[in-house]
Amino acid sequence: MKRINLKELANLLNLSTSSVSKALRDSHEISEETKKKVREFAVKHNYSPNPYATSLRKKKSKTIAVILPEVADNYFSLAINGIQKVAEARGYHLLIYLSHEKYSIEKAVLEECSNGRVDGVLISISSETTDHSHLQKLVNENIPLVFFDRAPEDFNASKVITNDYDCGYFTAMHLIEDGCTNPVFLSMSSALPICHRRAEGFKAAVLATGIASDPNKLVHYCDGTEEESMKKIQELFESKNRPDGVVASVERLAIQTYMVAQESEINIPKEVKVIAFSTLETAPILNPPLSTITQPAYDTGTKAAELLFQRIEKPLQYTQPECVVLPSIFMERKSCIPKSHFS
Amino acid sequence: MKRINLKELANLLNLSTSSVSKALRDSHEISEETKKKVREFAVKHNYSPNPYATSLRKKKSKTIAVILPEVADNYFSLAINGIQKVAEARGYHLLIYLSHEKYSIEKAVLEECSNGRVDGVLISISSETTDHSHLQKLVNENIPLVFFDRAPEDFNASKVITNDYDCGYFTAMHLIEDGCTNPVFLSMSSALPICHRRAEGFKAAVLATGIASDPNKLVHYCDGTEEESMKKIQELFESKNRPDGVVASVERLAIQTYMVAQESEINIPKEVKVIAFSTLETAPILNPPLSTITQPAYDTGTKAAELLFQRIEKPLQYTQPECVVLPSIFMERKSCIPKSHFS
DNA sequence: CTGAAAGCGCTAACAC
DNA sequence: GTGTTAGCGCTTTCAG
Repeated sequence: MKRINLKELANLLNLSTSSVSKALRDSHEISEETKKKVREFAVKHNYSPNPYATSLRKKKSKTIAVILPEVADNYFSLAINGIQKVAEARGYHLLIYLSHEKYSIEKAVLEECSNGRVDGVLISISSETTDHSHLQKLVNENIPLVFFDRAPEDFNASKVITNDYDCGYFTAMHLIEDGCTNPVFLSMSSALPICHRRAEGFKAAVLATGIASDPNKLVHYCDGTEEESMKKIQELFESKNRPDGVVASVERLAIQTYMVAQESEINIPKEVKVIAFSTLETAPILNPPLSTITQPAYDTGTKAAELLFQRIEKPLQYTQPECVVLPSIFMERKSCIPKSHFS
Repeated sequence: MKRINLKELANLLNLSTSSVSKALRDSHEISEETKKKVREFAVKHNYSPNPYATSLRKKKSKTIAVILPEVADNYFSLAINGIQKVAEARGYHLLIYLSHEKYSIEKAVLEECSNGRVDGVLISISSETTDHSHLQKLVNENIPLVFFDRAPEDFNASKVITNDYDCGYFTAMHLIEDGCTNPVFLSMSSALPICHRRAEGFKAAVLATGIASDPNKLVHYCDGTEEESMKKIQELFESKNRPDGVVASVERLAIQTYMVAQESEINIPKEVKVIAFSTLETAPILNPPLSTITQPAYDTGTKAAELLFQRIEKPLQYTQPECVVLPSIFMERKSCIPKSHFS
């Protein structure tokens, strides 16, 4: 069964292509009668316009790109859900790209986004990204760009983020109040702004209480492969001054911390208390239930998408970048209860 | 900064558009010298062809659609990863659509896929999908279609699935061997082929051992909203002949089973043993560690994508649909150990 | 080896 | 209220 196009449809109807085109888009120039006839005929012949011809003509693709470091993290799944909801409601299509935390891939993907393929870009930058020229290039091409969650510190574009510093501060305070004297922060990258801000908040809190023996050993970097990261945590847990509190900056590190603790038979929370930045759905049923700083992933996605569409659809109303901060919430569970509460 | 197009580029080079076009695509018709000149010039001016103009001309979009019920399930995240890897390697773009388990949405999305927007479709059908006319329509339009994981039983198209029946059979046998006398199967939909096959295998095993008091009460349907599903499981756990073994057919039901057990203070595995069809990364660190039938999600994604690209790129070699079965593997953990092993 | 011209399918000025 | 025409940016015969 071959697809019918506008010209063929017009011929069959004994009308011009432009009349049919207008009729299908409910133009006021066309009489109700012919509109009706055209619509019925189009449905009968299963006609729908070629989107790329339309895009070419209108210079609008009704498509946006979503660039993520990965999709395995629950956070990004939830964010995609939010983005997708907004996009679907507005009749936009979603092109998904994964940078796999690589700057080089991220850069290549952005090149692809600047040739008219998409009307806008939503991005959460890779952990390797420190240079921003590839992002600047997109902005120079006048393609709307909105960051969500992972945004560069010093880049002039709209973004939707969470209160990382405050939450980092909070986690340290909480661990200390629960009796920790040697808490550490597990970061996945010194370059990644979210980790950096969370770590800064954490450090500030620890230093404020004056319990730190060595301020340079508060933050540990678990970059590299999964295996390297696991090993790093393992070494930390086997070291002579093993931490009695751990803050995992991302979901993956939380899981790895639990894995290592289980293997090494280190009891959480008796020997090590844990708090994780995470949206893990299984947090309440882990062993023990994991205390989390739960980020508003879904809302971050919807908000970022809304900001983007606002810019795309009402470009004249856009004056300057907007920075929206959506707070995370602390969910206290057994992984960080104080000693006095042990049963 | 405005984007440059082919015509402008050609003018600047004092060449015709066709020569420049050919040069950029390394045609043998063009001399090495001019090719070099053109390429350098193109890079310098940051030229890249408008993909929609190319698509329109070539009637190829270098884009495929991936239609999923949801993205929150780990299985689909992993599958997307696999699909994305193959697509990226071949220079294809990925359009993602979520049906949210709704037949109506799935149908609408498929309409969108048959107007030239995509060169092929990968789909995992919704739990509501029983009618296949929308799928047939796509096939009639000659658009390559490959199912992964969730495929209709009786539809003539390529698919990549797992050994659901056998695994269902296995779970029942395993629970019974571990001492269960009243195992049940939690299905998310009677219509969904994967659940159906898993349930059929399960039932066959239970009936084979002759322990079933009421064969009609082996499978419980937890469809509807999250809350309804939770309530169903709760009622099951509070009923007078509470099951002593549960098989969760999908990730969500596994999590809910754990949630309910935790709330109701029902001990897993002492009071109820659990096995879940799931790719949950956190299975080993749940309380207790969850025994899983782990599906080859990533490989299913890559294989399905490969089948699709084979059809797209070598349509003449395609003779008939292929059905690939990738086996799942059983990961035994504490949620289903026999009584004799309790410590 | 290079260029002219047609046309992919559609929309939007502009005529009638 | 309907039709004619030009053209979005590119590729591809076909001529030279």
